[in-house]
Amino acid sequence: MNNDVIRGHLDLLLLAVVASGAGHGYAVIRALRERSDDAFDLPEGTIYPALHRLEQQGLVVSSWTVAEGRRRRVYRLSGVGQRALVDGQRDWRAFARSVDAVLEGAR
Amino acid sequence: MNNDVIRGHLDLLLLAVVASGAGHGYAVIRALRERSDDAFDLPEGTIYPALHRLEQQGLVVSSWTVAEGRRRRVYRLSGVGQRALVDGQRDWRAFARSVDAVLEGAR
DNA sequence: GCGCAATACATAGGCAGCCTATGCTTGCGT
DNA sequence: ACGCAAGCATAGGCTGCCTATGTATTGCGC
Repeated sequence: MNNDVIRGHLDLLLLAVVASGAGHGYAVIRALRERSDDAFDLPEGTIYPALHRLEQQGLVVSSWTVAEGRRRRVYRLSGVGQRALVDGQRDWRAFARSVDAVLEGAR
Repeated sequence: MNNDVIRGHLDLLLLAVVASGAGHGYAVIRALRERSDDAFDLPEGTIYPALHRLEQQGLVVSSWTVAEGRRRRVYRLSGVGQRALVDGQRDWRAFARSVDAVLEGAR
């Protein structure tokens, strides 16, 4: 089902996942898939650049770690990112309400 | 607030508005703005190409009319468009539920 | 009478962002 | 040995929304 309906909402989803301690990129992909009940099964080519974008914007910070012999780039929310998450959740609710309002008129 | 969060959802919104008898393009813009309480205030350069896309896909059909001295291209849903609207509403609900599920884990 | 805003349509061009494809390394199971 | 999952990364393309611009008509204010 995932096409580009997610466009513009991905950053918020990533912030939410990182906020609850998902850590590194691959885990973010898994968490996103599991929490959405397989609705958001996003490829690495989507997630990694998105995380880099978030870091460039200062919403997340990353550091290298090694776990189970594998290097991992672990992300966590910055203060700015926390605020962005709260704002994003508010904006999402407003957006969803607006869409619902338009759709309701249809039937 | 309108950025590209609407990306991928615009077609559904247009189908919904046309379904409830909005008619021509300019009226669609107004209806969208009013029903969403000013959240969706989209420029003509967004709406007209979108309506043309929908027509090319066979979801709407158009015809020229003249009202109040002005020419108007009036749109109405096709049978395929009706089904697309129903499907789109279902998909939207699933999408919104998925986003909510991911966001809930965050707090 | 004139200018300006709103109504109404249309299209070209730009840009952002998600996806596809590809490549690399390491660890584990068989 | 071999394959596959885990893990990271980037280049390139495509799609679709927005900006800017153009046309024409009606109606209002001055």
